[in-house]
Amino acid sequence: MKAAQLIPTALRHFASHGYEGASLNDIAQEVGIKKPSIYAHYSGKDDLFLKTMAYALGEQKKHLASYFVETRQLPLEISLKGFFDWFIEESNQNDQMKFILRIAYFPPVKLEHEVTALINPFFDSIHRHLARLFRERDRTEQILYSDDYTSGALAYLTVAEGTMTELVYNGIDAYQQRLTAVWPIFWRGLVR
Amino acid sequence: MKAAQLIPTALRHFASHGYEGASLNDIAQEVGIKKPSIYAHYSGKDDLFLKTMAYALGEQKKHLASYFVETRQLPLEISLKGFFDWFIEESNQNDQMKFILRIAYFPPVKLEHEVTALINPFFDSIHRHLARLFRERDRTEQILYSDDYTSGALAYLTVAEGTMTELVYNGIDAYQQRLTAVWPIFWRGLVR
DNA sequence: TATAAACTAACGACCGTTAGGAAGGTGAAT
DNA sequence: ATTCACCTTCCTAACGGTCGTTAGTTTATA
Repeated sequence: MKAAQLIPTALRHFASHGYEGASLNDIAQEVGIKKPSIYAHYSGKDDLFLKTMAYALGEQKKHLASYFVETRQLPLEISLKGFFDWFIEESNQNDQMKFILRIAYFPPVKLEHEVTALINPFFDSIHRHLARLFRERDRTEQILYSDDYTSGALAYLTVAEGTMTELVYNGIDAYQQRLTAVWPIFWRGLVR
Repeated sequence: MKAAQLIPTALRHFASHGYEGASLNDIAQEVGIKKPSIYAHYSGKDDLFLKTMAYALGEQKKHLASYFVETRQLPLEISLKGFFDWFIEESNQNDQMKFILRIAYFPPVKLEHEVTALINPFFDSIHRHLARLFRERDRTEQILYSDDYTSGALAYLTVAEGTMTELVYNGIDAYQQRLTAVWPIFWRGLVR
């Protein structure tokens, strides 16, 4: 039963070649089966892609949540800044994030509706969790300049996306360079 | 001579379908010629793609420069913030930026080297211009918190990329929402 | 008349997909 | 305990279609 490897393998192929560029033949070959055998488990390329997306979003959601639960009692700054360092270490998750960013920005045209129907709730959920984090921490730490936690969380998301895209494609060095540049400015702007 | 339309048309197709997803047949058809006629002007798909990239980078470079020359005597804040609004109005340039962002983050695997060889100098050049802008304005306005103009420029670039990617894919509303959220924080962190 | 720019026809390769069958396991009926 | 039907998972073979590309030829331009 090689089917278990099918989704993680497809994920890597979709992440680096895109929907159109990924080949069912290559995916099957890497798993160790023949191309038509994929159809015993999925009804077609679209199905495999959408199931892969659902898997990636679910895993990533759990993964992100685990970090913010871990750092629940740390100061907000440590928690937010530490997330970037933590993300580097979990580099096995990079393929998942690369896949997600790629299909979020450049979904296959024919599956645009299905993709955004899953992607938007995903980012909205992260946004809401972050906003809640900002609000709860500010109640105890009282360090934030503004009480518009929704905007603060969205700004953090923008910075995180910008730097993480850099990691995903340009590697750790460019990522850390950006982070060193942007974080002190962002944090100064966020606190009183 | 339909060849003049070839590059702008190819640009739109590459931007929305990616290298692998774009079809020479579709591109030729939209221009009004047959697929093999492309080979009278370009040696193949790779050639068309790389020439399209060179064109897009050159145009975008001129386009960005024109804005910062226009706003040379305005205060730094107006100049930096106004850039985002200006970028919306020039929405005909969106395809170019979408193309550039797409191939910067997710280049076709087989052309990775050629792409980064053109993309990196492009972003480096923008980064240098921004850093120079920061330095020159700070000499007269003296409002920046830090004199690390390189980092300031890189942080601005990160924010700009993050929000512009949002514009390019999720539309003006999401873009302006992000901008409203992130700009006040970013600017507070940047000035004394 | 020479050159550029278009055409038609066709190539081989790969694409996603389907048909049909072999091998192996499961579970119920005999 | 054995047989039988059934289902899952894989296979080979092949389909129609599209891909990028080439050869050879005609048309238009200068």
